[in-house]
Amino acid sequence: MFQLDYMDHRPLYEQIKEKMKVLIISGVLKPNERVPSVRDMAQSLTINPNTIQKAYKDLEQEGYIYSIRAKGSFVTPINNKIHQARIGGLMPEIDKLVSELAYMNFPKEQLVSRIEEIYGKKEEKND
Amino acid sequence: MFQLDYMDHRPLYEQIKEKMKVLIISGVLKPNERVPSVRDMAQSLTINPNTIQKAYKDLEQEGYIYSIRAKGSFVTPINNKIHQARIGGLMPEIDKLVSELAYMNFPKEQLVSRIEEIYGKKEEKND
Amino acid sequence: MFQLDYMDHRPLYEQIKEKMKVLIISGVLKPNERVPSVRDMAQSLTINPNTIQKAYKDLEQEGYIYSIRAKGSFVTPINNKIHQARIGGLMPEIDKLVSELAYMNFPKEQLVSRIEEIYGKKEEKND
Amino acid sequence: MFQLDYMDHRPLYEQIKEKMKVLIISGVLKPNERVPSVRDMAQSLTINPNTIQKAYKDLEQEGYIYSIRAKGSFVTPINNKIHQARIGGLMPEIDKLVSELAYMNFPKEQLVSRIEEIYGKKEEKND
DNA sequence: GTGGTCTAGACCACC
DNA sequence: GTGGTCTAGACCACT
Repeated sequence: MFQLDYMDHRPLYEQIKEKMKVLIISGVLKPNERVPSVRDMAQSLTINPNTIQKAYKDLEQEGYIYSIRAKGSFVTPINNKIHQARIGGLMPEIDKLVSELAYMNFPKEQLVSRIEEIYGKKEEKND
Repeated sequence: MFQLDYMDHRPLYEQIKEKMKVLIISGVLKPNERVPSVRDMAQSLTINPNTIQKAYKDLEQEGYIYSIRAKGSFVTPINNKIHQARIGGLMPEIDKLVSELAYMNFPKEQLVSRIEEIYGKKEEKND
Repeated sequence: MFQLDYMDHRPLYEQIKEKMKVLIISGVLKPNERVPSVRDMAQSLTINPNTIQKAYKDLEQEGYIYSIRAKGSFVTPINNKIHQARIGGLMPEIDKLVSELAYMNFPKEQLVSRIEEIYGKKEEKND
Repeated sequence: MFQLDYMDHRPLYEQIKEKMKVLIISGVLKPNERVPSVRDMAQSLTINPNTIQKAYKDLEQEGYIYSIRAKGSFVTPINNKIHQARIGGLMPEIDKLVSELAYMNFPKEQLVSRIEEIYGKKEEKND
C-alpha cells in the first residue's frame, strides 16, 4: 500500500497516520470501506504491530476511521460530528503557517490560488 | 517576555522557538532589533543557557534571527535569501492542512477569509 | 576506528565529522551501513556522547548519514536530494581555492591531473 | 573598499582577510601597491584596530602582503618563496573538496571547466 | 538499547 | 559580556 521513509525523523506511527490520511482524503479508501488489519499491515511493513495499533488509535480519535471489535477498522463517512473537533484543532495550525508565510512576504494571491486548486481537485472527485 | 508551559509535551526549545516567532511575526521585535542574550533569557526563564542556545540556533537556520559572536542576536530583516528556502519547506505543510480541511468539508470561503484577515493585519503594520 | 588530535585547535565535533567523512568517502563505510552508535563511539573515544551527537547531526544535515531513533545511524546512499544542496554550498569554496592557486601561478595542468587522480580512485571502487 | 557581513559566522578578521585576498587576486590592488593603514581601515569599518591588525598579520604570513615599519603594508609580488608554502597548505584542502564532490557524483567535466574558466580570467588580465 | 532532550556548570574565542 | 563549545550525568520516546 505504501512504504515508510526511515530518513524521516518523525515516529513511524506518525508516518503511517499521514499515509493513511492521504489514501482516505484522495478517495483511494472510500467511506465505510475496510482498512487493512493491524496484523496484515505490520507484516507487510515488517514493523511491530504496536506501532500500527498506535497509528489506528490516533486516526480513530481524529475522525478518519472507526473500528468494530472483531470485525476490523473502517473509513469514517464525512460530516461526522468528530470532524468538527478536528477542524477546531487544525485552525491554530493553519493560522500559524499563514502568519509565517505573510511575514516572509509570500504573495497572498499565490496562497489563495493554491487553495483553490486543492479544493478544485476535491470537486472533481465529487462529480 | 513570555512564560513556558511545563505541561506542554514538546521540548522547551520548541516552545521558545514558537514564542519568539510570534514576537517577531507580530512585530513586537523589529528587524535588526536585538533579542535578549542567551544568558539573560536563560535567567529570566530559569532554565539552562544551552536550551536557549539551541532555540536560537534553530531560529537562525529558519531565517528569523542572526547571531554575531560577542555582539548578540538580532532579528533578520525580511526578504532574506534564507526565507525562500523556508517558504519552500512550508508549502507541503500548508498543502497537507488544506487537503485535510477540504476533505472535512470545511468551507473554502471561510478559509480564504481567514487568510485575508491575517494578511490584512500585516498590511496595517506596514502602514 | 580513528583517534582524536587534542593538539588540533578545532572543536572535537569538527574533527569527528572530518574523520567520518573520510571513512564514508573512501568507501570503508558503505551506503546504508550502520555507523557506531552515539554511545559506543563516545566510549571508544572517551569523550561525551553529546559531542558525538552534535557531529552526527551535522553529518546528517550535510547528507552523509541519516539517523533513526531507536535504530541507529546509517550511511546515506548517494544521489540523494540533499546532496544537491550540499554541492551548491561547496562550489564557492572550490572557486575561492582555485582562484588563490591561479593567482600564485600554480600550474593548471597539475591541478587538473590531481583532480583526474581523485576521480580515478572513485572509478576503481565502482568497478 | 568593502563591507562586512555580520550574518557571517566567521570572525571579522577572517572576513577581512578574504576580502583583501579578493582585491589582490582580482588585481584591484597591484603588486607593491600600498594597502590602507590599520587605523584608516578600522575607522572606515568602525571596528577595533586590533581586528585589522590580526587580519594583516595573517595575510603577511600567507604571502599576500608585506609590511615595512613606519611606512605601511604593501602587496607582495607573485612568485615569492612564501607562496610555495601557502600552496602546500592549500593542496589538502582542495583534495578534501574534490573528494567530497566526486563522492556526490558531481561531474568531473563540470569541475574541470570551472577551473578552466577561473584560469582563463587570469590570462586575460595578464594580457 | 537507540537517538533526542535537558541541566548544571565550565572554559574559550572574539570584540 | 557575548555566543560557541564541551563535560558529566540524567531522563524520555520509541522500537
